[in-house]
Amino acid sequence: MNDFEQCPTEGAIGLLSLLITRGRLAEARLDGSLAAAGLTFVKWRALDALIKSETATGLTVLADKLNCVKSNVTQLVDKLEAEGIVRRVPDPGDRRGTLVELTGAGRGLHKAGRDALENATRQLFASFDEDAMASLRRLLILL
Amino acid sequence: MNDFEQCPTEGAIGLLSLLITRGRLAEARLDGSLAAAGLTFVKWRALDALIKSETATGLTVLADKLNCVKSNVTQLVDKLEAEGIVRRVPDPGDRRGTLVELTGAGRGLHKAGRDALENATRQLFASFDEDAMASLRRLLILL
DNA sequence: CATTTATAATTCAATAGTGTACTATTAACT
DNA sequence: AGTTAATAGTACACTATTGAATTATAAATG
Repeated sequence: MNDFEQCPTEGAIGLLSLLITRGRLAEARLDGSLAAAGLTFVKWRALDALIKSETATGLTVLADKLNCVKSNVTQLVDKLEAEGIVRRVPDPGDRRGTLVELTGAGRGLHKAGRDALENATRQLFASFDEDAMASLRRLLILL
Repeated sequence: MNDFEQCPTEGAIGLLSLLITRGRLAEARLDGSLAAAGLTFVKWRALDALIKSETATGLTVLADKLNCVKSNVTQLVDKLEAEGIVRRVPDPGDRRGTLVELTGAGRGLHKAGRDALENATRQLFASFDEDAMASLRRLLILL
């Protein structure tokens, strides 16, 4: 009995159901792979966004990149800051603004997290070839 | 600037990121379409599982069908029962057990919900043809 | 310049979901 | 039968996320 049979399988609603449950499953797996490092996938995505951004990043921009609301980022950054992973610095050009930057520890954790994620990802996509992954990406973007 | 560009786009991790965010997005849309009926997609899936099951359903079985933990179902059924959508009845064959069954109101709500969902689903899959939907289903099942 | 409008971030209350511990009951095994 | 192990459901504390209200600052406009 695989998970597929536990979902409504008929029609488009069943397909969305499958998408949603598979997304949750994937997130749970990734969270599991990051737990040893004290991270979650959401936290890691925040670090990843920070490391990839050319310029220092304000909280609103970060919320956009993480597809969540500002108040969520406020609390996420609270935690990351308490853990010494990021640092808040005032935006020199806008006294309302706060910029977030990685600490050295944060940079190390991002790297460790990426390694863990690459492992977990290989397992999740064990039965995918390059074509299947490209197809999945193309289809998801259509949504 | 579409959502795709807000996700890490590289490699397998990016693809999982895309899957997770698209799943969340889809759920939010479906929840929105059901809000007028006082439902969420999770609630509707519970009703759907109940309506489709041949025999009366215990909470543990329901938890399996909804891919969540038992305590979650306890609380979900608490709410549904308070709203008059389902009813708890003792399992005649096992004094530990509780079975859940739909009320008449619940049956009506399931139908109303399905109509709302079919609408929302059509919009979400606006740019999908039959082939694309079949491909997506086939790929998600591999995960 | 004064006033209105928009924006950055935070606080707080509410909701959904998880995991652990617990109670009651059933099944399994001497 | 008596003890042990497994199972059904619940209670409760904790986390993640959201949305509304609030404060401070910036931008736009009469």
